[in-house]
Amino acid sequence: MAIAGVDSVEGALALLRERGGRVTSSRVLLLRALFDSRGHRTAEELGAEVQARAPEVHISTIYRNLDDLERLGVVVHAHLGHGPATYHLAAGAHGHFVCEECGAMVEAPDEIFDGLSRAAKSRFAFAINPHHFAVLGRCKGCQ
Amino acid sequence: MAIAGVDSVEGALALLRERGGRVTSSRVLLLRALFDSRGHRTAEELGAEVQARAPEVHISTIYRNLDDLERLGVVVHAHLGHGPATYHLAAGAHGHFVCEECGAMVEAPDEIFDGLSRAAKSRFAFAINPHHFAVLGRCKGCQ
DNA sequence: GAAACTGTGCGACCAGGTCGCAACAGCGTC
DNA sequence: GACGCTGTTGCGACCTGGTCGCACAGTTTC
Repeated sequence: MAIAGVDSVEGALALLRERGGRVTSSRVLLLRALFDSRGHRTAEELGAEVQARAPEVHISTIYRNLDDLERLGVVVHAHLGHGPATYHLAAGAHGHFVCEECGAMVEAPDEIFDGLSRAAKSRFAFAINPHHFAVLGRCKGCQ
Repeated sequence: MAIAGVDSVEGALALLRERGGRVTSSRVLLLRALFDSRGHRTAEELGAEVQARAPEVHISTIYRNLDDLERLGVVVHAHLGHGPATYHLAAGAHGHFVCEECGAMVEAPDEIFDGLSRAAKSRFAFAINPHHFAVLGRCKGCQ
């Protein structure tokens, strides 16, 4: 978890420049896509959004930029199931409950993990980060 | 979660036969590998163990048999990180804490998730199954 | 505007896993 | 013990999600 809390395209670009990175059009478009709708999207989906405006941007560039942004602490990725990873802004990091039946996803506020966090700490000296992998289960409708 | 608690190669074979399946040598060898050392192993590792005794068994057969055994409730698979899935006996299902730094894994008894389970239930009517994806974090040594 | 260096498009490649198909092998029956 | 039904297997092709090396292009600095 690096510097969290970058909350605008401009902020992310400033951070990028500060670290010796360059502001390129593919990065600007990717950041706009990320800040535009603050949901969970796969690299493929973000790539499609970028390519709608700049078709020459290659999917491998998307992956590389997402990695860079993750290293800067601007975005994080999470695994919500067996498919591709999803990316979202690090500023609003949270846990995920995903229904194994229907795939429905619930965003879980951090404090719901407080008890588990304390138990893991005291019993195994383990500091959990509950954001990365979703917790599977059954949603209301599928039980 | 199907019929859990099959606790021997013979029990698994009986269940298999009962469901119209056949007892083949690749299945016997796979089950022996699974019951032999009750750890977490990838399909690749289990395949290697089976192939040590029967080199003609193809890795796709291992995948298919693992799927079948999972459907019967004999084994479950879990994702402990970004690599391949790991399989273990359903009878001893449990959660996992995995260190993002060094990869160390701690098996977590189910009751450590009780608080989270209750909170997810009351706030989102969501019934968690904490076995499938590991909870990431930092182990004692890596904090 | 040229030098210096970072980022990009592209295609090849990789890991992990799935699938279609023809041949094979369990298992019940005779 | 042979027969036949049908589930299972070996094999290779294929798929998805992602990474990498390379030559060229773009950004930033001076």
